[in-house]
Amino acid sequence: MTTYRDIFTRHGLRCTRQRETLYAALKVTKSHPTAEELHDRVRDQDAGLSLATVYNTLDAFTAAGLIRRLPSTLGSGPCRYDADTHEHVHLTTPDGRIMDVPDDLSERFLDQLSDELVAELERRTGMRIGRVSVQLVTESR
Amino acid sequence: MTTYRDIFTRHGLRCTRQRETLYAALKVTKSHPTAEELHDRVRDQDAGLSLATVYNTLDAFTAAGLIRRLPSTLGSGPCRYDADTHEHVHLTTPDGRIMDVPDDLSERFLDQLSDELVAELERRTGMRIGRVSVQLVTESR
DNA sequence: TGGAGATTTGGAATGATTCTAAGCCTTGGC
DNA sequence: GCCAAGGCTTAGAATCATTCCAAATCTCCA
Repeated sequence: MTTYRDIFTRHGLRCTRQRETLYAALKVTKSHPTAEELHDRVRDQDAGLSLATVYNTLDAFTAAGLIRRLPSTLGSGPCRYDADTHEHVHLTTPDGRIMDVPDDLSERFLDQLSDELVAELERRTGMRIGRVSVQLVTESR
Repeated sequence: MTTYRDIFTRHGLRCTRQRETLYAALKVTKSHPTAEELHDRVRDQDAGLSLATVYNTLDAFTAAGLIRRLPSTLGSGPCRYDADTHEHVHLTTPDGRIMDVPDDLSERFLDQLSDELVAELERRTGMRIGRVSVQLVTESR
């Protein structure tokens, strides 16, 4: 079996108690928490874990490609973090929350986008496109 | 012909010198400026126009649907503004800039997305989807 | 086991945005 | 055209999220 230590090592990250705690906490949730929310959620397990460490750690994870940072959809407000790095579609709410689109729909949605068109875009723009980010922006009803 | 005054009125906004200046400045650029950049660009035309007014005005325009607010793609950093509200695809750079995908490609890209699938998503999630936001995330090469 | 260097920490600092309260301007009614 | 009512603008203060700092601690490899 693969331990968190293994995962961290493979991504060039040292294994610390704080990192294990935070990664585990992010892995189990589907809510795309903010740094503060995550800080709150690990408080009972490790009361000394500082908010600065939460930020440092999430930055390190993001840089290593272990997690994804989701900018606030509102423009202001805290960003959110997602331990699920496989390409998937997000649903964004008017109050700034971010939800996952069910996997089957997400996949069907992304499958529609032709690789050929992406390739043409790369040719025309001269830039390499790493991924296509899709959000379904919901409105109150 | 349609004046800015007409446009503002139709959107329920009063017409002021500052609003005309800012809307005109945003209309002519393709660079998706930040509030500060916009403030700089209008300084020669109206030196007294305050940064607070830039923020207030951009908020009012955004709320009225006259322009679009683009959250920083980096997660931290200032957001950007776009006077072009028609659905189009953005190309985002690693340094936080946002570029438009050429219109023909943008259109071809969005045409691929089936309305049917969006409708199914609305049914399943119970939320109304206002628009589909697509960014092509580029990587340095 | 030792030590180089990465990580953690609280607090200070920064950057972007929002708030506040006072004065000014726009608008609609006369 | 003139006047209120209320929206808009403004500088500066306040807030919020994030980053920086420097000292103490921990991790990992030899």
